[in-house]
Order: sequence, then C-alpha cells, then structure tokens
Amino acid sequence: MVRKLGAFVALSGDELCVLDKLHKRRRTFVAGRDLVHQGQSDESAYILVSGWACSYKLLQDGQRQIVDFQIPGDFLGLRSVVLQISDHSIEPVTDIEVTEVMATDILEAFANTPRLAMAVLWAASRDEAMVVEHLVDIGRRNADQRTAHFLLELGARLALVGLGTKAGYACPLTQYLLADALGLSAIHVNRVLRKLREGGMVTIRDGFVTFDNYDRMVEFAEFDPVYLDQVGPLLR
Amino acid sequence: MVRKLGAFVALSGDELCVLDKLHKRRRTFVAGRDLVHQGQSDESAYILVSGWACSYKLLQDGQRQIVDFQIPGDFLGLRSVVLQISDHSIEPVTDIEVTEVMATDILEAFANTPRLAMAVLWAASRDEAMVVEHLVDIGRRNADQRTAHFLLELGARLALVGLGTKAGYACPLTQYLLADALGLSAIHVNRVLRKLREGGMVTIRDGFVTFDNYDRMVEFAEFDPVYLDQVGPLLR
DNA sequence: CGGAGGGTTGATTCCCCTCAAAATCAGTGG
DNA sequence: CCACTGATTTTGAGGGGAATCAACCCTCCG
Repeated sequence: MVRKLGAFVALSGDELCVLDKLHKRRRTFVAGRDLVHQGQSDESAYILVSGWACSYKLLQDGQRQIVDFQIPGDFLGLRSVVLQISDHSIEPVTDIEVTEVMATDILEAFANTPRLAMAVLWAASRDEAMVVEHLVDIGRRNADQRTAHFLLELGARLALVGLGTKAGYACPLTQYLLADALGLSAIHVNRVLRKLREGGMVTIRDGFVTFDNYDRMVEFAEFDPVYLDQVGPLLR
Repeated sequence: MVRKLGAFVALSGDELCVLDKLHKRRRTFVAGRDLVHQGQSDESAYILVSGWACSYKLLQDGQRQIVDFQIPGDFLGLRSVVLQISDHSIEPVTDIEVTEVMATDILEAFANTPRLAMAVLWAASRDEAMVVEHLVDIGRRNADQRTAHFLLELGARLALVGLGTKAGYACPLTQYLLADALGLSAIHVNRVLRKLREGGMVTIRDGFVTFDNYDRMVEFAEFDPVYLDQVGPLLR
C-alpha cells in the first residue's frame, strides 16, 4: 500500500509515520460473509493484505452487479467513509486478511497531512478509472471481448503487485462471480470461456488463469492499460 | 460549485479565498468540439458554469460509451489532472461556459489547504458513486428500467442545482446521446421512450423531460437516490 | 429548395438469457 | 470405503430482447 501511494506522491518520513500509525488493527474475515452492507454507515475502512474481495450492489429482484474486485494492496470501503454512507456491499471472495483503519483517524490524517490526502485522491481517481473501463466493457463490448478484456485487466493489476505475469495468475473467481461482474449469466460465461480456450487465447483451470497467447488476446480485446500506468511520483 | 463543496466541508474565509483565486479564466466552447482528447495529458481542469457536457470513451470500431453527463457546477477533467493523463474525452453537448483552473494551481492549493483537498476528494467520490450506479444500470437492468432510472438520476442531479423539479427538466440530449450513454442503439432508445410515454411515466418533447407520474416511475426503475444525498457538512 | 440533423416505424437477425439436466469434485459422516 | 450433499462446471434446446437494415417524416437553416 505504501509502495502504491508512494508511486504517486513521494512521501516524507513524517508522512510515512502518520501512515504507519493508521494501521490500527489486523483482522481476518471468512469468504462469503459481508464486511460492509449496502446502506450501512461506516466507522472504518480497510486495506486488503491477502485474499480477494469484491464490491457489489444488489437489486430488488435479487440480481447483483459486481462493481470491482479488490486484490492485495487495495482499499476497501474508502468511499463509504468519505461519503459517510455505504452505497454498496463488500464481500470477501476468499478468506482475507485486512488492516482496519478508523474513519476518524483517516479524516484527521488527511486534514493534517495534505500530501497524504493528495495521494489518496490519486488512489481514488485510479479506482474510478477502473470502474469507468468496466463500464465501457459492459456497455459496448460483446460477451467475448468483454470477458477477455476483463481477464487482461485483472492480470495487469495483479502484475503491478507481483501476483501475476503475462503467463497468467492465480484467480479464485468462480464462473458465477465472473458472470455477476460481467453482466452475463454464468452459463454464458462458461460458453465464452470455452470459446476463448478453443481460440487459443486463455485457459482457466483449477483456479489458474493461463494466457495461451497474450498478444493475440490483447489485440482481440482492444486492451490498452494506460489508465493503470503510473510512471513516477507526481509530487516530489 | 462553492455551494456544492461547502455542503461537505464548512469552508473558512481563508479557504474560500484560495478557491476564489483558482477561478482563473472564463472560457466558452461550442457544442460538439472536444475539450479534452483521450490520451492527451492535461494542463488544466474546468468547472462547468452553463450548458451540458459529456465524458466518453471511444472504441477502435467507432462505437462510443458515454460515461457521464456533466451539468452546471460539475468538474470537467479533474481526474485527468490527478492522473496526469486523460483516459477519456470530453465533449460539450451544448455550447458551454466554463472557468478554467490550471493544474499546477490545483495541486498547489490542495497541498496548502487540506480541507479543500478533502472537499474535492468528497466530490470525486460522489462522481465515482454515480459512475457505479451507471454501471449497475447498464449491467443488470433491461432497457426500459435502465432508461427510466437514468432519466430519474439526471432529474435528481439537476434538482440539486435548481435546474429541475419532480415535474421535469430541460434536457438537450438527443436520442443518439442517450443511446451512447445507455449502451443501446438509438433506434431502441426511441422504442423505449415510446413505451415509457405510453405507460404514462415520462414524456420527452422539444428538449423537455416531463415526468407524467413521478412516483410510479421511481417504483418502476427501483430508483433510490441515497448516493446523491448529503445532509450536512461532515467537517466543521 | 435542398440538405442535414433528429425522430419514428417496420422487418429481420442474432446474441445472450432461461430452463433443464448431467458430469465432476470436495467435503462429510456413516 | 462409500453414499450423500452441495458447489461448480459443462452441455443442449428454445425463446426473447435488442441490434441491424431500411425506409420515411419532420423541422430548421443556409
């Protein structure tokens, strides 16, 4: 997390110290039990240490839309703290480890450490950029391209934190979870994955995503990771 | 704009002064000509004074997905400044008036005025919440509910800045623009609007959206505006 | 008066959903 | 060791919602 924020704002020793004090309490949650409920107002946010989580919204008819998956290093529930109310739910996909950060501490740290606030604003903007890309994915790409694009994006994000390469990555997502994220039915996801596999692009097996032909897949999905890139600190 | 930020953080005279100095230059742009191009790196952001704009992404095959419409009081291109590069384009829907704010000034103001940074973080979070709702709209609602929900959301946002009521609002969007925002074809948007009109819910005519039965429409679209609400200042 | 932009309607096609049913696998308890 | 259960993946058949193609209308405007 420090590395991620540090990529944007060169943090001073003082600021790192403030950041350090934020890490209040380490907690674990089991897969499938919500951390945050839609409509609840939150006292704390979390930073994901290990495992995967997802943020989603439920509709009245029981359908759900997964907005994003969180991987180690990501914030959980930051927006809920800033907006004072959670407009979405968060569920661990696997058992997860997190460090809890109290809402009051966050707000106080921001007020006293402007560059830290800036760094978090950057992190929030990057999150928003990912949601936007996801929106384009669902709105304008067909099921095949959409799925391919999504798997590539996950891979790129995981690679940034050392959990994946162009060869592939470990991925605990079931086809049901993929379906809820992609706005498809689980059955159709299965067919799409078969087509991608038979097209020699990607294979998902036993919790591993393997890129059989990364370059062809990038071209097929029109994948362009500019929005994930960050060359160096903006503020020194 | 001041009113909007002030709703979240009670700003001091000093902070208002900084805010005041930010408003560097008033500019106008004509409808249809991009303010910001995808991939360009930006020197300045804008605050929309009058008129409507939209932010969108283009795909290689010429399709586009409109991510959001901006109405008076909204930021334009804030994310581009924070991330140093624009991952999307912005186009005025109508002729617009904006005030330009230089990127360097923004970053400096944030560093010196933490509460201001906090206020902008809040604004960014609210924008993200709207994109998320839009994502759910496209991912999990059928065309009818999706369109209804979208028109209600626009109405609620316009009402917040005094440009609309539960009776309706002035809306310069063509069916083509609606289609690009909703992930539908313009032809289908036309059919959907007819159905909503014949269902006695909403009528669009001559640039005016008229809610024929607001309550029925809210129920039909499962519209819940929590994510737009903000009761009072969080920080005093 | 011709052309452009926007709205409306019909016919046809196809992508993806729904329903239905196996197959596989991990865990669990007898 | 095996029956049983639940979760997940896989495959098939049929239907529907939205796209596409193709017109036609209107208004505005140079």
